[in-house]
Amino acid sequence: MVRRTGRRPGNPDTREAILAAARSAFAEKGYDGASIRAIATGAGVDPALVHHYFGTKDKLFLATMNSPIDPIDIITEATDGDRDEIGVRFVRAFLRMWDGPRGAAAVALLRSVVGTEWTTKLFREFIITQVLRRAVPRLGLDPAEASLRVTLAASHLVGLAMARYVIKVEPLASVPSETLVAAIGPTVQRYLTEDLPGVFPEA
Amino acid sequence: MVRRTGRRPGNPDTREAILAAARSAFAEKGYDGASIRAIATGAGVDPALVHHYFGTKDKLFLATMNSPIDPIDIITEATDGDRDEIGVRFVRAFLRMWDGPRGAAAVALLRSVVGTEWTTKLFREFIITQVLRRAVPRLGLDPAEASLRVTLAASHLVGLAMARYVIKVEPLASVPSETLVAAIGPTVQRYLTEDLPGVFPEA
DNA sequence: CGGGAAATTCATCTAGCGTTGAGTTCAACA
DNA sequence: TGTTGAACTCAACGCTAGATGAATTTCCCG
Repeated sequence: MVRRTGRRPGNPDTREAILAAARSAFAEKGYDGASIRAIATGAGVDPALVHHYFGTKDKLFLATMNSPIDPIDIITEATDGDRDEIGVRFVRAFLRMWDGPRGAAAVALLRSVVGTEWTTKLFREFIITQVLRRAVPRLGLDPAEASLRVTLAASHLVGLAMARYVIKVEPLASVPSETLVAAIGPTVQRYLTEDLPGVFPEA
Repeated sequence: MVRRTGRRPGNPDTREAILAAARSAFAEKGYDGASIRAIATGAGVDPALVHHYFGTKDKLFLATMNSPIDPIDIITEATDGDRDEIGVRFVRAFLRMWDGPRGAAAVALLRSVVGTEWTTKLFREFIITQVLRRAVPRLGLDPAEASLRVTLAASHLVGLAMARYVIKVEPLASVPSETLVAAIGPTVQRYLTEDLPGVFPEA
């Protein structure tokens, strides 16, 4: 007679399995749609164990989102180099993140962010503190213009991520990333550094 | 003793009240977050009445999304006129829709679309059949390029809507719409009609 | 006036959720 | 070897959700 209860022998990486299952569940279903029970099943584990490791569903979600999203990489990569190609480098680094292993977590983030109020607020503050306050000083822009310039560029990138990775509308979803770099790079460049007649009072 | 049950005298516009309550509930909370019970309370009505009128929550959501979203208006408005200002007119019409009375429904759409799989799929097909297949012929573009051009522009507009109306990140959320027209209009124009070196093989 | 149909509510069913606490097994250390 | 604590499961609680069917009231048409 096999006893199923109690400590499992061997593998101590159950925690990682739960995290992985949570990531893909959140990415597919969003925060509300992903249930702890389903995540536990996906990890081959009892639902209570999820709470044992992570406490609440909120904390599990935050743990899922924690490591993979650090836009500082993108920002530094894009701002290192000559100023005339910031746009292209920004788009390239952005796309590489979404196509990389952390992309699923980013999809989960975007999916969940929109669903409920507290995640939206969380994301807004994340954008402000992690993106705006970090990107603005590195760009050497007029402080009066910087925020609008950066949010213009960011809105474009968010829309790109939505269309390509969440909604998956063709042909945008399948086009090579370098094509998108060529198309969108100049736009981002314009938003960040070039003159925007009609937007800011002419200097 | 007042009997509360039975048919209400007078006003037969309860159905519209439910629809209105559903629209704002979906806009605020998203599909999952909005409960039929809350919608019913918001309309001053019993939850069962919602089912009496709309059957299931899915159908209520579809009914909510049905009438108010007809991008054909935006498309015709933008494509009527000289070809060099399509971009500006597109952005202007787009923003006017979001700021108008049907904007709440649009926010609801965007909020809910991303949350669950079936709404995402629904939205993708909506984009293809209602936007792409209608906008492409009116633009007089090379058919080989048209889809990518339109989805590029659409992704930008979706991102704008997300940033301004859903996430509400400043200063983008409060800036006058004409400022955004001036900033984004030229980009949309470029995506739709101008040369995109590196994107399409040079003609 | 009378009767059917629509509008509306009530009470209730079932299912799923997040969460909890008690209990069981294993591994490591003294 | 004995004890401690971490890993893990079981069973259950309390809650909320969407949905249903019967009952009640009103309107409208003949």
